[in-house]
Amino acid sequence: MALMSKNAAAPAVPTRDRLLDAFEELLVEGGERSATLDAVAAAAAVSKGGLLYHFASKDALVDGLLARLDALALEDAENIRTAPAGPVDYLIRTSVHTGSPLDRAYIAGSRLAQGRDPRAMQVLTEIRRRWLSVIEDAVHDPDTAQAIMLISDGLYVNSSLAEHEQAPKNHTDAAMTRLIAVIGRLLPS
Amino acid sequence: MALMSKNAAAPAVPTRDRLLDAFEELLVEGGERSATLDAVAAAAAVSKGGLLYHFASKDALVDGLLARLDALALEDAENIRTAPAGPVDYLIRTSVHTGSPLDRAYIAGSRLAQGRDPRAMQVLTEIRRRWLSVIEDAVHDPDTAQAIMLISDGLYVNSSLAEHEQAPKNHTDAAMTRLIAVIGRLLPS
DNA sequence: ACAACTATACCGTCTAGCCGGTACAGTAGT
DNA sequence: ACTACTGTACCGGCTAGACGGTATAGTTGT
Repeated sequence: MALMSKNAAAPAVPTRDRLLDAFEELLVEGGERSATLDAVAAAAAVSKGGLLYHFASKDALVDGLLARLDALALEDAENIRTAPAGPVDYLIRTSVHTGSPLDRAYIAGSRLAQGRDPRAMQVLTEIRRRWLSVIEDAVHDPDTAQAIMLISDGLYVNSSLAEHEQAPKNHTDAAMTRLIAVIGRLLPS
Repeated sequence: MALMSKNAAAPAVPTRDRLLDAFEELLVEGGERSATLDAVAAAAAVSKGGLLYHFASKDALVDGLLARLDALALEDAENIRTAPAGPVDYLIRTSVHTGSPLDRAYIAGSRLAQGRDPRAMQVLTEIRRRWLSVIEDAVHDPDTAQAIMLISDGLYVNSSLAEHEQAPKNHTDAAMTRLIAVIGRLLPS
């Protein structure tokens, strides 16, 4: 023994990450307004003092979330580039809410941007720029790439709006396949 | 005389509308969080008591805004249907921020939806449904109509994010014309 | 000894909503 | 013509609670 386990004190997921998870979750589920320090601490099962030990202020919490989002998005750009079914297929299919860490972080970031946080707006703009760049490389025509990015953005808002319904209907796998077929008509070859 | 005028008491724009304008403006410029009752009253140059005379609660204020949005969107659906340059052209060109009353009301509604207000989500969903229906009538293929709607949605978020820059670059008139040309490739004939 | 917390008590500010009061226009009875 | 009253459109002050943040004393595992 010695080196590991013990009780829950060598936690599967560190408190700092649990706090960011809770912050994200509250932003996604209840919007900017519900993501208060008290609520975040409670959702992470940590005292308010404990939260402020890890993040000295709400700004620091926002910075932490945006940093994690940026890192996840950087990984994702690589996934898009190297996707077996091609970048466009991958981008479109992951533009509906998948529940992936990036997905949740991205929506949380959007909430902050809607609250006009300039840091959040900047990070989201940069992420979009990277995605666009990957699609441009794959598609060659900038106008077409732009249109594909817009469809991806549209899927995001759309699934954000319809999330409460249990059968999103427009976002089934079959619907995505049909949509990708339509997009295929945009391409020259 | 007798029936009208008097002093400034027959105001150019009624206080009730000025309050809704102020609420909208604050939502658009500063997000849900900044649109407090105090701020709305101040922006409309009305006391808080005056605000609460017209709208008994914040919920009532939200209802008022959503009702106005719904009415504007109903008019707009007709404008799209009868647009000289065609529904698709009109929809795409008015999906960037034009500063029109509908434009501002729609963005304000989006902010409320992001705050997870179910009424706002329902109204926005319904508006989108109407737009989609018009495009479907114009385009005949539902999948293509869906893709066009997504591009329209994408333009909205996009210009929401880039609003602070003064030269949006992707939303110039020329860029819109190129985008519409790309969309033209989606259509059969 | 140290890091990683918990628990509790505050503080100043903001927020939603309530309430009493005011000004004034119109109406109705006498 | 005067009085009494009603309805509309506000003002400004108030309160209870939420919020971000500070502080501090104590606990627990390594």
